[in-house]
Amino acid sequence: MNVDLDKKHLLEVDFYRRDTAVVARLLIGKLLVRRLEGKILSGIIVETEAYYGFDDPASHAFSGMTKRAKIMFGRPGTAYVYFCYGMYYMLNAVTEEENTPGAVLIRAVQPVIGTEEMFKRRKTKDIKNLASGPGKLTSAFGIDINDNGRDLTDKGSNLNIYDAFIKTDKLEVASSPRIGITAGVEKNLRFYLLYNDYVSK
DNA sequence: GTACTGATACTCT
DNA sequence: GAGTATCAGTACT
Repeated sequence: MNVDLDKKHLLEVDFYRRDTAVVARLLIGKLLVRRLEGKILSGIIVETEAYYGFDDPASHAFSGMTKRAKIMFGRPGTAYVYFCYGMYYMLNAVTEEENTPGAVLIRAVQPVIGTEEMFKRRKTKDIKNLASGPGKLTSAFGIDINDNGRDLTDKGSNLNIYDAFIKTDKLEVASSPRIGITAGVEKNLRFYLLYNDYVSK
């Protein structure tokens, strides 16, 4: 699959500066682009989750502006990367106005460009297993804590989200309760592309 | 095919 | 010191 990144548009701050669930829904079908050691890795976002703040017990920002959650209060369009379960990094995009906490967890992408590099980073031969989960995704894309606070809207940073010009309103996006959490399960804040093999289980 | 377990280190109380 | 926005491997059916 050939994709010319020059023809794509970088998502701007205004895209992220609104309700977190709206951003989560609209990020489905967008293109995550990673520049790494001169190589380009890219994938279509097929699964996201929305995390709010004080009224969302599953959110890191629920207990206020702690050291870790501080970035969720920051500028929209910033990458929030954090470490979990002793081994895995998670990639989020900060949403809402500054000083309003919110972030979208990017849970899974469908690999498009640089799959060879991703296979090297992941110990699997199955392309469906390359980035079909938040921990797998960051591993395949070489994302770690150094990417925390990166500006996703800046062309100069090596981590961006582009508009892939896929008609997102035509996509069949389903919602469900969020995964892997114990509190706040009742809301359908997980969004994913229906019938897509690269969504996590 | 599904179910259960252990690995592992960081953040917050 | 406890809990965690997970994954891969093993042990089942």
